[in-house]
Amino acid sequence: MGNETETRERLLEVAKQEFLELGYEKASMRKICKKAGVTTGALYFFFKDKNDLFAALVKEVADEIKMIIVHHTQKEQTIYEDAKTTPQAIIADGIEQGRDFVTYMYANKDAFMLLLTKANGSSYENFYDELVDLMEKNTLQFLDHITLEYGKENEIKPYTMHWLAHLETSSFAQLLTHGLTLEEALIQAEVIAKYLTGGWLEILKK
Amino acid sequence: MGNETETRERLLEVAKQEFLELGYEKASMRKICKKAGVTTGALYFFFKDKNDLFAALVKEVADEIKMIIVHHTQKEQTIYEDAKTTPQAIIADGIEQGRDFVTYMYANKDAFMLLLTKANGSSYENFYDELVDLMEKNTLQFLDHITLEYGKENEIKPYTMHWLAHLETSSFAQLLTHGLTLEEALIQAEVIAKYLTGGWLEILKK
Amino acid sequence: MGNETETRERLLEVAKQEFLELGYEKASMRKICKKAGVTTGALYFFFKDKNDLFAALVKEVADEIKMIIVHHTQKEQTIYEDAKTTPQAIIADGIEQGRDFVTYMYANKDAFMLLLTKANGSSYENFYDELVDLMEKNTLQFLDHITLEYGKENEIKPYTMHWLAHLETSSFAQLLTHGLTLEEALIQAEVIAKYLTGGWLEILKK
Amino acid sequence: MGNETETRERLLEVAKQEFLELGYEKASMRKICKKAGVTTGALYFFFKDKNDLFAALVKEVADEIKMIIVHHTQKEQTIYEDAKTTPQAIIADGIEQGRDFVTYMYANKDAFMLLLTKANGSSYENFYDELVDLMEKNTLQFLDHITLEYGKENEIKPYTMHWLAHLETSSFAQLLTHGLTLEEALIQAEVIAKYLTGGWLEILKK
DNA sequence: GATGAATGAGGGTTCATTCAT
DNA sequence: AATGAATGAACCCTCATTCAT
Repeated sequence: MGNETETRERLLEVAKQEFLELGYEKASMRKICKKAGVTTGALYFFFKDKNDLFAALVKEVADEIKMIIVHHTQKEQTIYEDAKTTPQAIIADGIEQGRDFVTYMYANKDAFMLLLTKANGSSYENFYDELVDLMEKNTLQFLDHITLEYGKENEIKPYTMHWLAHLETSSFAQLLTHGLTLEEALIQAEVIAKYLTGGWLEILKK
Repeated sequence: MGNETETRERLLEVAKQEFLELGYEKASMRKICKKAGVTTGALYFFFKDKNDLFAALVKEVADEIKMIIVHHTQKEQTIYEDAKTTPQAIIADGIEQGRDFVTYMYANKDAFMLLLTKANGSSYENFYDELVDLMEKNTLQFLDHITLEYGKENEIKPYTMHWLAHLETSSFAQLLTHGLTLEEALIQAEVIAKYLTGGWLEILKK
Repeated sequence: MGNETETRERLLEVAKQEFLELGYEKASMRKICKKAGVTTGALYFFFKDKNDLFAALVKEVADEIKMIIVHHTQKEQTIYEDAKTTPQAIIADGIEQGRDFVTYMYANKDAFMLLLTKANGSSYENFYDELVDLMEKNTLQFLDHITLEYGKENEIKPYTMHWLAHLETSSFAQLLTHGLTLEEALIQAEVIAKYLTGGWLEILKK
Repeated sequence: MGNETETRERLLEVAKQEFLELGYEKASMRKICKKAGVTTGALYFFFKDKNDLFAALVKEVADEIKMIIVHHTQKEQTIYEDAKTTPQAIIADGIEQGRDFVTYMYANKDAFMLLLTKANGSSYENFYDELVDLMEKNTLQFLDHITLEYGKENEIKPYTMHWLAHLETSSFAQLLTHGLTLEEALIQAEVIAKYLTGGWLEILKK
């Protein structure tokens, strides 16, 4: 009947709708089966449990975005190490990172919606926090660099760093969860960059 | 047996622990009864349903913090209207509001934890969003004032306002949810105020 | 506060509404108490249990209507025994009985509604059947008389008698349960009498 | 284990006994499971809820009897329209209908018992009334015919028609609920026909 | 690849009633 | 005459998952 892996795809599609609509916990495996026109046995042939089903919708994207952030952190590291780097270059790079992040997010809209707002109860319920942690390393690097340049009169506490990472992460995440289009989001990303830069300058002032 | 209304208190205490540990949805009425050494009937004598039990832990605080914000917004309105008001006065007031908010939050730590992170599924699941909305009105008022003074070359979009309200609200909320002590939080609140002010200045620049 | 027996009256009134609306089984003692502004303890001071509460609304009427029927049966007995009784007299008496029944029913509308349609689960759930049984005795007497006069060529089976008692009883009961006014009901009672008489004549025919 | 769909049958059988004994509302799903030697989950695999279980015992019969009545009404319509139809033919047809009804009822005894006396609380609680309504249409048709033939000196009120439909329906229904055998019931059906015809003649008299 | 019957613990909630005060 | 806290069994139903076929 040409079913082959078609069943799997159908299950994934239906599951995505259910998870998006109800969230991980309230979504029902039985209802997913029913809507996909498939028996529970079939579902459990393809996916070992509820979490595995959710992961199948989300894993690839979750892994890749983390890699993207890590890569960016590494790349920034080299920029900082370059003696000839100007402040403008750093800012420009930050803006570019924002654009990349937003673009990737929007290219994988559904997966990000699941990860950011519908994963409660699943093994991805801490995805957002993990993102923040990665962002934090990014920011810490920046701070170290700044401190070298400007001296350490202004002590920035660890918590502050964590909070700023939150600020940045959630600012980007909200673009998607609040329903902006990609075009709107890219424009807004610039505003975010501007605002956060202004904030930094203020707290770094002596 | 010295029970009197002691049972109700015991139920509330146990329920608070359960909700804090598991969240509204995963908390079990039966488990709460068992831990409180009480039959289900007793619980349902005091509280009409699960949501009512949750509300009993949270309603007062939820109502009051909203009033506090509203009152502050009104007070700020009068400050803006005063011709002799200086920018310093406005900033000082913002800082004071932050202190008030944080202090009240910490004085009602458990209730705020429930409201901010454990209310999903209950009638308070939108509490955080409501807070943001109130904050937004606050910020909008500020923007109107600024626009009058500095002209309107820089158009701030509605979404930006909403985002900033989020930024501020979550910044305060996280102080609690991340486990800072009151002393740490109050210090951090100043950092937040500084940072957010810097951000504002940046995006208001021509 | 002048409460005295006022509480009892209030409970009875509220209970009547509840039973009428929901029926005996679905009515809730707690809700009755709440609506009456009284605690359960108070209710159980006046009425020993749910059935007792229902009975208090209904007993008097239930007893009296039975007596009325019995009395009528006895009175009819004497009519039959009277050698000078004409068939017209018998029919006239039957019509009068109908009128009495209907009038009494309407004078105690609520109680009859409870007894006829809302008593399921209570000790009065067989009230209607008891009424039928009493009616049946009435009808049997009539049959005996008829048989003496006209001979016994037409055998009327016991079940037929029971059925006819049902017919008559339900015909009257429905006047009330279908919402006719007293005036309409009295008119309709004549139609019933006519119809039932016609039926009798038909099955008594040789 | 030879279970196959045997479980479903066993559940239906047990449920039928429970419903017959206790009625829809007082019957307990748990008890039905226990008696059938099955877990609640199994029951809910076959039937979506209590009402669905009841319906499975009753739906087919409920639908068919209504169709039978409707069909008969249509057939009677053609009889009336036939110029050569004699009053005897009409009466004969009425009697035949009675026989058909009773025969079908007894062929589905349990289902009818459930529908007529045990359905309270289920979606079939108005089944009897629906039957009466169908019967009423039947009777109205008859009245229209009669009126054409005999003139309209005797006004029969709408309520009277409704009442007569009740009379007829309950007369048939009681044959079953009062425990008559099929043979007894068929004989009694003739008595009913006779009686009701006599009643009609009486109220149609000028 | 897929079926579908079955598990069994658990969910929140309602109930009539009791009894010490 | 009345309070109101407390009982505890029972209610219908949902869940993710398993496994013989």
